[in-house]
Amino acid sequence: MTNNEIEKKLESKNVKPTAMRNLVYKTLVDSGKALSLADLEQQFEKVERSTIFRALKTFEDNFIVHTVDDGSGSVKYAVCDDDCTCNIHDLHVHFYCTRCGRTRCMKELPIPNIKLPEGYTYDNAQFIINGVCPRCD
Amino acid sequence: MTNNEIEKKLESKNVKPTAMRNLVYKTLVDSGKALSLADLEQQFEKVERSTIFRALKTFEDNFIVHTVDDGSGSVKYAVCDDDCTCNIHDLHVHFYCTRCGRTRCMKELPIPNIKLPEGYTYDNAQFIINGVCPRCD
DNA sequence: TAAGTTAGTGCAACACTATTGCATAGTTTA
DNA sequence: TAAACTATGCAATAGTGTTGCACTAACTTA
Ligand SMILES: [Mn+2]
Ligand SMILES: [Mn+2]
Ligand SMILES: [Zn+2]
Ligand SMILES: [Zn+2]
Repeated sequence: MTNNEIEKKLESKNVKPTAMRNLVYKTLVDSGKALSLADLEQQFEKVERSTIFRALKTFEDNFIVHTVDDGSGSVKYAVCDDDCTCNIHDLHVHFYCTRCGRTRCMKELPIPNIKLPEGYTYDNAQFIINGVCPRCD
Repeated sequence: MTNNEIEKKLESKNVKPTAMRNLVYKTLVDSGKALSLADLEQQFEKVERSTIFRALKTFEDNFIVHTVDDGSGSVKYAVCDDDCTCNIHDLHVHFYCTRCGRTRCMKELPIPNIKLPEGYTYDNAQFIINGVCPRCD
């Protein structure tokens, strides 16, 4: 993804593209998987944790990334689809490989609709499957 | 649940019932919901965090409790059914109320079976639904 | 353009969760 | 009883997430 494309993308979501934000976004896209704050921090040594953190929060608030809590102990971030508004219709299964620790969006697997008992309302959901990925099998 | 019943229960799972363990187990059962380490710690002031922690780990290892990572920031623990071996067949949906913070086992809602793409194996899963519970509605 | 205002970044500190080493107390076994 | 094991308490530690504050870059507007 070119820097230009990234800037367009962020602008289209009303986020001002800064050097840091572009870098964080590009890293997420290029990795093709969900990354934690610590993962990102490592990838570029010289950048402040809090800056990355705030970039991610901004992205999250503007439907640029969504979070995945895969039970590994740290929240991970993955890029949203273009048209994502992070509501029920955009929810999908996430796969956490217990061998390599990779977490992947299974966008082809929407979260199945569950009929809750009377009185419960449904805002959001996380469906994490733990297992071994093809790479590690 | 009487102390005697608790002791029988723990023994049936090959865990020696000690005063602390009985207390932790009883508290979990009586609460009727999933509790975090911090929740438990508060409920009985004078007990060491690490002792509770180790009791919970022992319970988990012996299929007496299972964990729920509801995204609240702390792992919660809930009592297993008698015949639970914490495998795929025992998995159920958990409901996290974003108002009161209560996490409940929805044992009546088994985790739906998902057909993963070729090459993925399935060991375990967590399906958390966030919303508002009847109490808070 | 210069001054004023806003937004982003870096640094440091902090809260909280989870976890462990080690000493001690308690229990079981030979 | 003495030896061996198990559980507990205490203290320390690592890791994650989060925030206050000062500084700088960017933008606005007179
Ligand atoms: Mn995803
Ligand atoms: Mn449960
Ligand atoms: Zn893998
Ligand atoms: Zn509630």
